[in-house]
Amino acid sequence: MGHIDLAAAEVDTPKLGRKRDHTRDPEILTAALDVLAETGYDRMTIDMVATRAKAGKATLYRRWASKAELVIDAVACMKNAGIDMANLPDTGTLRGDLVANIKPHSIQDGDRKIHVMAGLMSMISSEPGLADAVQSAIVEPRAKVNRLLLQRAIDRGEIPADSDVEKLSLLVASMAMYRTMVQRKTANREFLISVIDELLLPAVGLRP
Amino acid sequence: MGHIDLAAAEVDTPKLGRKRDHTRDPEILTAALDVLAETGYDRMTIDMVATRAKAGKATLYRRWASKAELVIDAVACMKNAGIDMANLPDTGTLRGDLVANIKPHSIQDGDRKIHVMAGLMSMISSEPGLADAVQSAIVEPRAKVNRLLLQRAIDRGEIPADSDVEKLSLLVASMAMYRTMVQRKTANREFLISVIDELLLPAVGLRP
DNA sequence: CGTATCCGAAACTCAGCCGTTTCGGATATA
DNA sequence: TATATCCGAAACGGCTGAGTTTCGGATACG
Repeated sequence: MGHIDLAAAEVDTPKLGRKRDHTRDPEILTAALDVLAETGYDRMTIDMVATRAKAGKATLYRRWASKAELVIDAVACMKNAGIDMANLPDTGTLRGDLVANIKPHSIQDGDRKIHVMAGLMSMISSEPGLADAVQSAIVEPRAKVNRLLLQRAIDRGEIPADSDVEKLSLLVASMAMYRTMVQRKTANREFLISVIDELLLPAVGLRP
Repeated sequence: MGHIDLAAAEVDTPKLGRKRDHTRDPEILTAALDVLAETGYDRMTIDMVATRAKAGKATLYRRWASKAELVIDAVACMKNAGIDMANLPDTGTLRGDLVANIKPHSIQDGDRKIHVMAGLMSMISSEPGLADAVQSAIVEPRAKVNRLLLQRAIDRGEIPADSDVEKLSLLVASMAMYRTMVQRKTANREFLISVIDELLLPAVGLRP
């Protein structure tokens, strides 16, 4: 038994020769997300991802045990991609903060995340780890920003203290998702601002 | 050419023997929607539908040319299932109308439609006829009700005439879809009412 | 510079599902 | 009742895609 374990350990950590090149893992994961967003989980093939990443299919299977694990890993690596929690806008008003947070990069990142989610929709209930990955990498980061901006507005007395922060923080995301998935239109800057001005701000008692 | 067309016509309308039994078509379409909502389009198989409908797979292919056509037909037949446009509530207030419209049957129907849409998400962009079927059978009927109730409120001077009826009519549907698909919670009566009271009514200047 | 390991390409196995066909039994029509 | 057609069950063919293996060439480590 000891012999077998030792041999396996040696296979896992080879001492000689070329080491595995992990520098291109991000490219592979990005390619996986692209294909996922474009074609959906079930119609996405490993060959598509390999081809787009200019890699061999065997290379992918040397790194990930299955298609599902590759996708879960790809989703997880979106976690801190499009949002820099460090320097959020602080304009002094809720509207100012929300609008300042709508940058081209932010719009593009949100659109990508929605399309990835759409591609995972059918799969998300059958694959257990996937729901968690989506929640912590796609949903939560976005909600966290809005919660923070709303809480600031409460702290400075701009909006009522009993505002339903949780529901309000999901309002823009919900409308953007519906517009993208159902209406098949882009959730562009002017749409997002209109949601803020016509729905979110009135809901907390601020008439723009 | 005429001979061929005539022969084909005769095949389509046989004169003798047993006639095709179409009484069980609704059961088959309902079974298709059930499987669709539970497993999604790509993982749904014709055998699943046939088994659930207690029919043979061949029977399904005698009626629909392909899996895609079966699904499109099933979606299309949801059109006037859960909504009776004839006798909508008319309580005299916007809130009264909206709340009165939330009946157990209506909640269940909405939940089912959201799950069907989730099952079609990945497919909806590649299959051309599907987007139209979803739009006219699932999305539009719901939106139409809300548009009507909002328009009534405008006509009686309860809410501003320049209210964005279009955006407001999609608010509840958007929040319900997000809650069901992303948060994986049920859009039950109390959730729907809280969306109305905390978001929709304040947005039109009505504080409940 | 030698060599162990990695890489990409391609061929391969295997399972699952679409769509077709066959067949014995049931059933509505004449 | 006689028969043409339908029905459900089951087997079949063909294709697609997951996952594996092989192989020549490239490459980093000693």
